[in-house]
This record gives sequence, C-alpha cells and structure tokens, in this order.
Amino acid sequence: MPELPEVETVRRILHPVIVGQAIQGITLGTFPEVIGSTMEGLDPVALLIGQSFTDTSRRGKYLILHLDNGLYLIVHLRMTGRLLLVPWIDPPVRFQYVAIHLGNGLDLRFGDQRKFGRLTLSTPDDVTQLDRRLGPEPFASSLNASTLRDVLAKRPGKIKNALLDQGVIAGLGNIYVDEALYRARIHPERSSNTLALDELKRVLRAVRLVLNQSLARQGTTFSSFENPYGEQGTNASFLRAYGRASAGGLCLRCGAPMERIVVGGRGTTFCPRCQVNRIP
DNA sequence: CAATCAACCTGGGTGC
DNA sequence: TGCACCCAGGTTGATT
Repeated sequence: MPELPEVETVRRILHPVIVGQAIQGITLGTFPEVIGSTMEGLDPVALLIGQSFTDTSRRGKYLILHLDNGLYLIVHLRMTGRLLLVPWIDPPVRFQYVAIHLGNGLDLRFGDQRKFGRLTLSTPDDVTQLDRRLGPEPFASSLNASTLRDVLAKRPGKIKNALLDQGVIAGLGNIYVDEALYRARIHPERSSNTLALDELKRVLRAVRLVLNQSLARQGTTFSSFENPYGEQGTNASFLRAYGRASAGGLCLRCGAPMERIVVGGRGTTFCPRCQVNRIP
C-alpha cells in the first residue's frame, strides 16, 4: 500500500545511488509486460540501455526517474510493488520481474507479488499530462482550506472518496485518509461540500501531520512495504485509526470501540463518537 | 459530469 | 487436512 510517504522514502534512498549511473543492461523475468512505453512500437528495454539516470522526482504516488535522453521512467508501485537495490550477483528476489543493471555494480530491481505495478518509459509530454491530471501535492503552498473548499464545492459525495481522488489531492491512499479524518474528527461519509472552512483546516493540518510523521519513520509497513534496502517502515505501530477496528481497538481519544465500515469499496476505520456525521 | 463498481492479481486468512 | 471462498487496495475504464 505505498502512498506518498512510502514512495518518497523509496525516492530518497534511490536518488543518491542511481543518479549518474548508466544502465548497462536489463534482465526481464516471467512477466515482461510489467515494463512498457507510451511510444507506440518502441521497445522500452532497448531505449533504456545506455541511458543514465540524471535525477529523480515524485508526483503523488508516481516515482519519476529522469534519463539523459530527455525521457522518463515512471514507476507506480500500486499495492505490492517493490524497488530494491542489490548487488548484480544476488539471486532474484521474490516476484522479481525487472533487473536494471547499473554501472556501480548494483541492480535496481522491481518485484511485485500481485503484478499491478508498472514501469513506463514516458515522454516529457506524458509527465506534463500526469502533472495536469493530478491534484496539488499535499504540501504545496497553493493548497489551503479555501482552495480545497472550492474544489469540494461541487462534490456532494463522501469526503473520504474525495480525499482518495488523486485529482483532488495527489498522494493520499486508504491508510492516511483514515488517519487524517480521525485526527480531524470528521466522519468519512460526511458530504464533501458541507465541510466548513475550519473543518477543512483541521483536515489539511491532519493530512500534513500524518504524512510528515510517516515520512520521518520511513513509511508504514502494514503487510509488504519495504524500502530499497529491504527495510520496513516503522509507522504502523503509530497508526491511530487504520486497522484498529478489527482487533477490537478502542479510540485513543475517547475510549469508544472503533468501527469498521465500507466507503467507496474500501475498508474504513473511524471512531463513531469522535467522528460524528453532522454539519456543525 | 460525478458517482459507482468491476477488473486486474495472489497470498493469507476463515469457515466448513 | 483440504477446499471453497473472501479480503486487501491503486488505478482504469465502463456503466449508471
């Protein structure tokens, strides 16, 4: 479940190791479709070999690796994707589908138990379109309670669904939306367009807090997330909402039993006493 | 246009 | 012990 903090954790580790490195070769596994290109008829593997990584960036949950021919390798981990740094000579990791051999003797390996993640060789225009399609970054100064209210004004749907929509804010997933709404004391099924400015301020502050805290702990490992060195994030034990209903967990604020419902097809944990679905 | 939902996968868990 | 079934969730695309 890599969301913004997990993807950014991966990026920060990869950056100093891969930038400046040339791609000496690429070995594909049993699922070669995992790597593709937006340029019709062009083989992404052939185009990648010989290129060097010049920079890394991130937009929402997309990891963008910059190449010196002006193209980009865009990686999305989806749910169970992993990027690992290991020596060339190491045996394949579990569910490994791509090994990018770097000049420094390391491999950048991509593995994915569920085959949802993708590596896509992309043009500058693709990156521009991605940027346009996504909402603001959670930490963008252009994002505030007032601009959020404007975006949500025409959305009568549930606030949880709006926050999961990458076109509203980029980078949030199920875990951090539940955490943020819990901290902001907003019911996940509250109609987006009924939130008052001070409530949106609480939401935004909570979003930024939970993302920052998770970033400081190298992300949340609930089941499968690992950084490129195979290390787990340590944020899971600090979660206050996500996953706490199934264990009969109590609200850490008021002691009421946490509740689990389904919102937009996703498991949702909240405190029925602190997060009341009512317009103030 | 917005909301909803199936589809994509597979390991792990549950119930019988 | 085995087996059928369900669940987890990010994104896309079809449908309502």
